[in-house]
Amino acid sequence: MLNKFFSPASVEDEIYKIWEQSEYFAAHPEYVSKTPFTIMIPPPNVTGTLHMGHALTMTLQDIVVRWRRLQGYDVLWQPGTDHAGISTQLVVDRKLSQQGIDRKKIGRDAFLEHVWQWKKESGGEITKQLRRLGASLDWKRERFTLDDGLSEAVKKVFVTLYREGLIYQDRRLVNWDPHFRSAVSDLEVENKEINGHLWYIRYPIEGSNQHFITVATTRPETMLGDVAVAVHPSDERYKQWIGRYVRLPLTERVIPIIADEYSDPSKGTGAVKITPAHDFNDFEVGRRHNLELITILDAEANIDLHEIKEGDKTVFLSSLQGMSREKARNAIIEKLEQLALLEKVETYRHQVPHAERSGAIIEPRLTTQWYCDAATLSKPAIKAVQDGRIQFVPKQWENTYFAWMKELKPWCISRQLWWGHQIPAWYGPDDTVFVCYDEKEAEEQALKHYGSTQVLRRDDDVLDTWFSSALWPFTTLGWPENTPELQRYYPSNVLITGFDIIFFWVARMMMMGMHFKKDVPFHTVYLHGLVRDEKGQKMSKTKGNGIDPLEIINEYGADAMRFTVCALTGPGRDIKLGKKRIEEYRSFITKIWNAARFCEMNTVFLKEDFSLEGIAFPLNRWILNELSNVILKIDQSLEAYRFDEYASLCYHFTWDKFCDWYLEFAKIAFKSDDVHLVSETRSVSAYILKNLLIVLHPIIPFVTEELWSAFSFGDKGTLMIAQWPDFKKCGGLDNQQSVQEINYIITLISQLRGLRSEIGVPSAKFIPLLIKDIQSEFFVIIQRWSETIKRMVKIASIEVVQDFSSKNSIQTSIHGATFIFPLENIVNFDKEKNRLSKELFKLSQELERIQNKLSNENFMKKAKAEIIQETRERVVKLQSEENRLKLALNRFQ
RNA sequence: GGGCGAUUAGCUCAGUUGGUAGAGCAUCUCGUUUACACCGAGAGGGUCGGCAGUUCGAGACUGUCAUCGCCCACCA
Repeated sequence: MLNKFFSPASVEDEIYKIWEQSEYFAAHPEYVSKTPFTIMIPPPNVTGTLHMGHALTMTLQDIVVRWRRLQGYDVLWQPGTDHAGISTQLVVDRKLSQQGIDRKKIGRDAFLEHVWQWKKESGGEITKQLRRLGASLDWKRERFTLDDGLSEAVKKVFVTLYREGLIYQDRRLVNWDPHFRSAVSDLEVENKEINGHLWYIRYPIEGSNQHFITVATTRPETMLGDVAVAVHPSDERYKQWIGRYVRLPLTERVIPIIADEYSDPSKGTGAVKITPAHDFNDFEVGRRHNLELITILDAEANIDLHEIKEGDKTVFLSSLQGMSREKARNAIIEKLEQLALLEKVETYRHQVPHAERSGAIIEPRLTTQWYCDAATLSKPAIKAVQDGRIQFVPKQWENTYFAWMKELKPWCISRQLWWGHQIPAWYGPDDTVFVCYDEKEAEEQALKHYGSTQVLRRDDDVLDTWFSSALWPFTTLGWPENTPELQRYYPSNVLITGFDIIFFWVARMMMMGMHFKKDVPFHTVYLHGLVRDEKGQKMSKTKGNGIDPLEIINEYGADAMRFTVCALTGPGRDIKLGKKRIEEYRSFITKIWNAARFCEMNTVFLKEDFSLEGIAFPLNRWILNELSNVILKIDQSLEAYRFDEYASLCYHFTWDKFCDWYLEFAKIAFKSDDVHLVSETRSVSAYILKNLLIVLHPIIPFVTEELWSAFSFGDKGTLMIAQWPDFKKCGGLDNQQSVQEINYIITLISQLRGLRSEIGVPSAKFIPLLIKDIQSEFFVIIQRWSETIKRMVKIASIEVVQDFSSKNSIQTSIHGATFIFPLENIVNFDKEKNRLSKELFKLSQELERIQNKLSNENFMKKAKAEIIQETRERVVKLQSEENRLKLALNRFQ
């Protein structure tokens, strides 16, 4: 006997264990007759813990995966985690410093040992949590981006691209994170608008005592690295000074006034200081004018004067050595004020680049880094989308993708970190670089190059985490080996992920896939939105408005959470999630549970020889038809990645059709003396329940599995190996007559219920009347279960109002059966009169509108014939309705 | 500055070739002697953001404006 309530906490873990141990999630490349279906998981950070974003993306993937598996595909959904360079290094670094261990002191190798140790102890957290969610991943194939195989592949890709000229070193400005002392890519920079100041500083003109050029800047400390002042060539204010020099305040340096179109006369003072080593635009100006590059900040963004010539230094300048950016700024402003070189200060709101991970203000920094020629790699990836070989869902993301891809700048792939794939490059004594698979090969090349054995130094840097992620779709399948898995499961069918990593990950997988596999990594990219709180705000730790999925799973069960996020996942839309929504959908889980309990109580079971042939009773034929319908629609929705539709179809079929109508009728049927009716209804109930559990399984796997085993539907096997129903074979669809009959009854009873409610009289009063007046013709439609109809009408309790011509009663005819209700028993006169007048008014308006339409020549000429026909029929219907209302109203006058 | 999206019932949102405005929740009314109060039946509530256009007919198509959100780029 099933318990009164489903308690997820007590069964979910157990069920998952059975699934996993029985290897139902495993892919089988050896099953050659099965069609493969592949989804690549976005590997979560190994440091990560499950958040709502994971819960969403993994639920959607699991739905697709389970659905396809039930359909008989050989499904590969391979789990894995990402080494997440910066995040992991940060986590372990923090942990070590708590123990008083300094990363720099213990050195690279010892530190990496600590990280691996940490990974061994804590790295499995996220994968445990994915199990809680019910994700049906093929755990035996779990991968990690730093696995040996994957690391070899990364090396191969790096060396190959280097030799093709698509990876190279360059010395230029990069976005520098002073906190991690590492370069970061453009994508890892986040511009934040902050309140700052605009300082107007006077630069005295060389050889003149009274003239200045005033420059405006938000970053006065960078003036130490100024090498010019630029004005627009046609700016009348400054034309006379072009070619002259200014004395850079606080230093002894003299710098030229140059003409460059970069200067915008409308901004600031129209004269702009040029600091090529600390500003991207200035760098370009500097390059055009062959200007010196003077770096004045060190890796931690403290003042570092060693690039300033001794002769240029002042006492004040020397005092700044080692100061932080912020302190130096204040000191400089103070000094300028003393020297009366500060003309004015304005408050100024402007965008300041911040490092996404550390939050530190980005400092453009001149360094040598490794770059990947993303622009070249992007071309085949762009074409793949243009040709439709890769499709974005929703389609609008293609625009975003194109816009970004067509303006790709070189991708900075080196990071000054320790945790990650170390770059396979070695340097000779004169810094000649040898990019090779291993040290041995590098030594051989060096020997060739130098003619003698040299001591080589390996590049310290590691690769951007996203570099290895970009290779995920083929490296996890064994590339560069041509494994059976690679042949069978590449390209994958669909990628499901959040739009926030479309550039970081999706686009780069496409570039690398096209380059190394000469084929798309996936055919479809489904991008879902962000999970927000119920007010629509981004969930964040600092705001404390986050919802912890594990808490939700513990409290409501994984199924309730899965169903909720699925139901709320509209196309191209963020999700607003609150506990209330989850409670709403939890009641759906309870509803199914109770429906199953009802079936159990009525000893519903599927006979071994059960066949859909010869199902006789309209009720059963009707529900079979509805089942076929809903399965067809579910398939269509899932094919189109309309997760909200899928959830909604499940919800309404289960609740409205199966519970509210079918099972209510079945109650009557079960009590019938007609043994055929009883036994057929038992079988069909079981059949519907069984198939319902299958179609619900992808979205709510735990509760369906629990019920499946309670009913022994799988003959002791689990739901995991069930067969997804084919809508064509579920009965129904050709049973149009039965369907019409039942739909008629449903409509009728709905009306009856409506009237009963309207006039506010308890149903008990009417039952005797109804039973007395029911006549045989009503049963003609449903005579096969005429014995039960009385009870069925008992549910309905009351009759539809159709004839108001008698003064003292309401008469209703249904196929000749007349029902008479004494008026004073059932009608509140005032209320009824109001209702009728209101209804009549609405109806007349509607009628007038439609009649006008029919008298419109253009409409009659141009509208489709069927539309005109429909309109005519509607007029007739409305007219008769109007008459009825008029008559009814009459009696209240 | 460039791009994308949104605007439909009190709230959250569906509405796929243009043809009678929908769901869930909330509110109110009525209803429980055998699945389920995490229940059942109903009711009220919308000039589909504004304006203009195309059309016999627009929530849907076009233009424009407004408000909100996101992304990209830049700013001395």
